[in-house]
Amino acid sequence: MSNVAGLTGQLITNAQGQVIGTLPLLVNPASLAGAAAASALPAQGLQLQTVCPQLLLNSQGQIIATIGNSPTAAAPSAASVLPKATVPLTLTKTSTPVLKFTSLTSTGAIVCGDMPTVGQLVSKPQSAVNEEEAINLEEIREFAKNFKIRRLSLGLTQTQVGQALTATEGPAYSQSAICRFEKLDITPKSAQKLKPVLERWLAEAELWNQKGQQNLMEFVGGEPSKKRKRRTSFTPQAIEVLNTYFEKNSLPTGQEITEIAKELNYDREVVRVWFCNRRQTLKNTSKINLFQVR
DNA sequence: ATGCATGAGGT
DNA sequence: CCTCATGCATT
Repeated sequence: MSNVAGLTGQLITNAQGQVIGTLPLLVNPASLAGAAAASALPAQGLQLQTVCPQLLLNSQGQIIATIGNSPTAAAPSAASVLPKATVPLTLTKTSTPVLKFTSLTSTGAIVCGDMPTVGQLVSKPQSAVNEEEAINLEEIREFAKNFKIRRLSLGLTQTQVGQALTATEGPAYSQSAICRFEKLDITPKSAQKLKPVLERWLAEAELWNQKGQQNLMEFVGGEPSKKRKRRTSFTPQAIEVLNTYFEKNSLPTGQEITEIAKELNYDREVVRVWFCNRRQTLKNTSKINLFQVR
């Protein structure tokens, strides 16, 4: 397992430890933002934009176009890319301390009333977790970690990966999905489904990066798409009330939802969805992630 | 990074 | 109506 590849490139992180950029493996003189990245970086608020040799990005980090092997191929040095000298990098497999979480939620003490409580939502419905699952989870956790590192080493943002994934064949995923996968803010099931996709894509991306560059990352402006309802923004007061209700009962009846909506003066449907999302969020952030230090 | 929305599949 | 997987839009 852990077939990590040594990777170079330095990660730039902010105070929260979040990666906000990377230093290119090789400075690309041709890139516009490249110059900025080369300079010192004392400030913590600076927002660098690492540019992938093959891609032209706009200020939002979105792919505007790809520098293909077109005739007027500029930037002769762009092809340099990483001198496969990746060897020197420590690939300490720092195998994680194997966190066992066997009966993490063996709370069999829940007295079943009729309304599921928050505690019940979080706990396992039945049988304990078996070894197999635990192993799988660890594997995914490792991959997620690696994926992020390798993605950054390629100088790609979550958005770019999402666009590429959408542009190329195979399952398409958005920036949100990439983000959630990296954070494992999803169910184990989703993670297992995503892993192969990302694994495959990443391998290809690294290959393209290594060799010249194929403009397989084609993507023509997305279509208009339907009009989506504007996102409701609850007031802090409303959120407070909703949370209070949720703590009491996370699964209110239609009648109750109607009343709550009336009280807060919000669309009934909006309130219903709020509860749905609240329940879902609670679940997603309590499985794989539960034993993760965040 | 995350909040709300959507839609598919189930009861 | 619910859960789930996802994504658009916003913070």
